[in-house]
Amino acid sequence: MSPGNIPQYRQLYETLRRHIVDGLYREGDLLPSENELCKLHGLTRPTVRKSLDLLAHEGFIKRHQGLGSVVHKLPKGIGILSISGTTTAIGKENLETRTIIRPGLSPWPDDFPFSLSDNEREAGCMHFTRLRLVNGKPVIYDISYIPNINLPRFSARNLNNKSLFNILRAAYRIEVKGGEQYIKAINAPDPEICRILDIKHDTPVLHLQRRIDTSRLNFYIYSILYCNTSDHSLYGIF
Amino acid sequence: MSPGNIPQYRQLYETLRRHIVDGLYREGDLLPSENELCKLHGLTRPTVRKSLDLLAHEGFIKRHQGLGSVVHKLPKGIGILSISGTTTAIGKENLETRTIIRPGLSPWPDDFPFSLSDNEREAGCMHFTRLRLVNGKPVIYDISYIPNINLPRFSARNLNNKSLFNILRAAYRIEVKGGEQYIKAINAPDPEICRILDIKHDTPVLHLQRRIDTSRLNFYIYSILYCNTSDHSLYGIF
DNA sequence: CAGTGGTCTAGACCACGGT
DNA sequence: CCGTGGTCTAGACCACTGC
Repeated sequence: MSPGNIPQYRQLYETLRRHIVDGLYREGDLLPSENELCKLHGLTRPTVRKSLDLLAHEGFIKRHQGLGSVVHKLPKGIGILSISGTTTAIGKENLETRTIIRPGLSPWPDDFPFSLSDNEREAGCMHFTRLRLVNGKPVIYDISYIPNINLPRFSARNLNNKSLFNILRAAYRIEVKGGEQYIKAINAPDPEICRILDIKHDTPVLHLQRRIDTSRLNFYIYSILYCNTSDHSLYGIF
Repeated sequence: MSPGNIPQYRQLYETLRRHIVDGLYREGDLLPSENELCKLHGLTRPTVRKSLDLLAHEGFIKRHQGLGSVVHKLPKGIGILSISGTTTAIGKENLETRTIIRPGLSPWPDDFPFSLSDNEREAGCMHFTRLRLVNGKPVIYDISYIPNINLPRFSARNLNNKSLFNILRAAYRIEVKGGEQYIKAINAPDPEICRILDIKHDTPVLHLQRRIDTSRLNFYIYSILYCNTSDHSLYGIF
């Protein structure tokens, strides 16, 4: 009975999500009722509800008892505060990713903002940086650190315009599950980063430190981001 | 059979949550298994799982198939990016709230960052501001706007050291359900805010624009925040 | 009132981790 | 191998919205 290992609630979620972002449902529209979705897709209500839970959790719909599931306005900022990488909002067309420093082995930085396990320390880390551009303008500089554990040939892979998360899933069957982040406002720290982001020395930027959970036990991805938010706010739901 | 209108999954969630923040379970500990929790509390597994979904969603636990529910390290920043007000992290002892501008009616600002419905425009808005201090130092300046719809005697209420959300629930039976936010880094905008946050003119601060959903249909709370993050990062999960 | 989402039960089978 | 969480079924009753 297994339809290819992807759970049914996930499939329904993807379908509805695509319909929303493609504009088939518009802001304020009602989704079909839960019972209708059950009949349409041959599922039971708990399964359908799980799909809707996901959509509501990510801000695509809002549910009202007695009324239905209302489609939410799509956000206008960069959806980096949620999961699924940066790509959620804005529309992929405008988003570009360039690798600045290609993946390579390096020691962990001395001032690393997260505490590391002994395993992680011993393994050393893969280090690489990427620049995200919106409409050709640099917006986010992303410095990534990945423990060098069981990732054969990782450094040979091309990260341009591909989601790091997709590579991890396809090549190593590692699913990203969420994470935690610390956010600050700072003045652009060093001349190198100012040059990369094309900003002046005293420009305020967002500074994010993230630890990203994966489906592999005790395997985390670390990321430090500098964001020029003068033209694009970051967007999140809570 | 109704135990006072609070759902059972919510009660179990609150219980487990309290046990975690009180230190009864510590970082890395395993929670009782789902089946054990069923027996302990006389619930079925879907109900227990809903409690654990909530805990996982808010970052208190992380679940691993085949292993169990692992208690997560408690965050060190200010948990303002999630729900439940600002109070989640840091420990209540250090957090203080002062009302700067008491609630009063005022017109909506001209440059309001969210689009307002006709209903909201006509109703006018309650406006007030609060300052959040950590260890006696100002950290967050919160400017709130609430549509003046069916909120009798709101301006008479004292907001000091009480959660706005608690007042809404207790006095008006309005539950806060989530929301969306736009985040930027800016230089402290005007002398008034610099004075209130006790910072210099060119200090970078976090700027948050939030629209908060409630259980009342088409009733939103709006909030603009300025955060001095030089000593305390904001913390969030995703 | 009918229809909606919110809560809950009592089972089932599967994939995965640790032993 | 056993116990864990992940998925799913087929029902039930309730609270709320709109008419």
